[in-house]
Amino acid sequence: MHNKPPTIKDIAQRLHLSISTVSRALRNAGDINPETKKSILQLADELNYQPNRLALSLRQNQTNTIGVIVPNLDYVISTMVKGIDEAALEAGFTVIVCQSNESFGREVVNTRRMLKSLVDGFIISISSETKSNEHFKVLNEREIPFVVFDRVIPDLLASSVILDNEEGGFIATEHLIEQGYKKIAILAGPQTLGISNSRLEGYKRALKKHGIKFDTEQVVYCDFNQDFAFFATEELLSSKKRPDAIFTISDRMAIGAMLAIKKKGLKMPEDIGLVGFNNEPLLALVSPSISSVEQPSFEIGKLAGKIFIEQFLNNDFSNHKEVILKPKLIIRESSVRLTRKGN
Amino acid sequence: MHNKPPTIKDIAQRLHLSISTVSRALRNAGDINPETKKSILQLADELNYQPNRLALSLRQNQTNTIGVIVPNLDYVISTMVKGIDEAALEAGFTVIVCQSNESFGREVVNTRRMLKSLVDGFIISISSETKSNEHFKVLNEREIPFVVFDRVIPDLLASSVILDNEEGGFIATEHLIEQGYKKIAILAGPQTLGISNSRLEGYKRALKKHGIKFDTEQVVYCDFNQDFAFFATEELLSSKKRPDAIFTISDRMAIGAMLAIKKKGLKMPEDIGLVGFNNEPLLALVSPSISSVEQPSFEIGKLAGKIFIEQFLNNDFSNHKEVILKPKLIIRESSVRLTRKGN
DNA sequence: ATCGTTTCCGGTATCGTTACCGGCAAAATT
DNA sequence: AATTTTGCCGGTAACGATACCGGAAACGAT
Repeated sequence: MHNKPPTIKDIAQRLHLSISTVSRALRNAGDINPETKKSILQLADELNYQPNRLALSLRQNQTNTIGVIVPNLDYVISTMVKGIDEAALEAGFTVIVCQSNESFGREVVNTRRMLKSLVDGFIISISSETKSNEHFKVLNEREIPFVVFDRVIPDLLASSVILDNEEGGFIATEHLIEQGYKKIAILAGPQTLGISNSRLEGYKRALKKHGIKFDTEQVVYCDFNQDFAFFATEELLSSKKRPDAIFTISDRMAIGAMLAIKKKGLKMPEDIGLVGFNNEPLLALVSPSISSVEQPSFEIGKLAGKIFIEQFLNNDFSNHKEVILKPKLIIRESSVRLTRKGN
Repeated sequence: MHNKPPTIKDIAQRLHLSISTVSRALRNAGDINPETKKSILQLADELNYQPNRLALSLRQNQTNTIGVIVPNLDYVISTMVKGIDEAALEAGFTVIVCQSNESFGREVVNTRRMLKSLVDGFIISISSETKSNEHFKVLNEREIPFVVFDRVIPDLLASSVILDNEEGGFIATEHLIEQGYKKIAILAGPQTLGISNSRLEGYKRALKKHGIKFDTEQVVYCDFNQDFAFFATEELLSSKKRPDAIFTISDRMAIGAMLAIKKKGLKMPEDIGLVGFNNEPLLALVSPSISSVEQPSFEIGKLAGKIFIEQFLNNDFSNHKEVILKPKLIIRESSVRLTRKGN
């Protein structure tokens, strides 16, 4: 029993051939006698030869590994990562995932760390803290390919795959309007984050389309966080202009809102309507079940992976694609008013 | 602007020194003039020199990377992975995570794939399909270190970090007994899986301690799956020996059971008690909130990581540790009977 | 003056692989 | 018959780093 995995050297020695010849045979490169080749392939198979990826990477300056940097691994993002995984697997790439924990510092550190000859490039969803794109400029300078997805940042020289967040905000809000809700509040997430603002824009557009005046008092900016949403909702519900529906731009926030609504003794959907965003499975289990905007997470991830690989293999760093996918509204109990009285 | 990251060669050339000298200086290896060393370190800093991990790995036959293979990335396991991550980060290791999707085939494929000189060893939680340990025997033969955690398999030459599942089954069941429930059923998970059987053993021990006769009709083996649990519960509830409490060995199953109970029009905890396993955050949000057995997931992961790294660095393949951590019962509404009538 | 001992440094092999070049026959062309 | 083309193969230098060996110079001790 030999302990070490076999190398082309071992094969070469046993067949009294040169290393070069063996290498050519295994790579299907030309200039080789069919019989020689056959014997080499046979022995390689017999020894269960596997090329050493490290040596390959060192030699070719290519690791066949993608660094994925995400702010966290919640339901949506981990589904997206599964999509990336699948695209990578199909193309023979390996994926390394790093969480920035929504921290700009860790995002920078992780990027640097992986850059130390570990990955060929990156697929990134930025943290909520990230405002500057300096650490990504370095990637452009060194011509390291990367694709951004889900959360993006303006003025970046890279391809991107995102959801049509504006549309998501729009369909959620319009649905509430169509159900007869009049005063619709929005828990709008951190103001620094692009996806927050887009969803807010969609909300505004829906109001405008249906002739409802936009009221800044119905907008609450708060962290993507159940507790924050809870307190924000409590405040909303005890204000003078108490809303009769709430659209939260994440499901976590919807849960927080639900708890505040229940604590206040209000009924959904009769007294107040609620729509979340992301369609986490949890929403179907609580009572009443909560409506939500679903995004094609897996597809977003898979597309990001495919685009990365395609551009990497073609050495194409200048042609940046921008893919925008459509969301879909999943309607549940929390937003469907039974037509009992009025309207 | 140079495009390529600097190497020791670059430093050597610019200082008119040999590669060896530069290498020694950077590694703090002896035999070097303090002034020479200083100038080397200074230039290295200036150029932002980072050693090439690939070259290092190839030379030293060590990648400083741990392959983590898990059946899925549910709440518990992803928390464990975070623990592994932390231990790895502290020791300067990188982690690559692969999901086997509960499939034996993918488990084997992933192991092989990563083995191609990508990782120094493995930290593994086996899939529910896995019965044979042949693919792990290969690791032993080639002296590749690995640690198993969470779900283990007998007769494996490796350290392990697991929960005291028997104890978990015991405290959940005893709690139900103490709350006055008499006929306690158990949804016991796949019969092939060790953790299922341990939790079942704990259930039996609790019954025995309190003088309740074990009844095989109150045991249902089913997949870790919400739908299976739903149907299994429906069947239990319409049987002659209808139980007045159910212990499910996972939270997903508890959710399935809850839905079946609600559909049947039964009340928790009055008509029927329910205790799950894992304490996913979800359980606090449903109504009634569901009691569950909590495991120290993060610690389990971190310990597994630490043990791996320790044994790897000490080249210690024969001393296998077995760590067993204790669970903790989290009591919520679903299992606390208000003392209204009787008992 | 001779012989060790340090101190400091360079040369070379090595890890496993591929890229490039060149060589030697046999076959094909003139 | 001489020359060019081919088919097939080997040698060598990289990729970036470390380990080992050995050498030159300076110094001290006998």
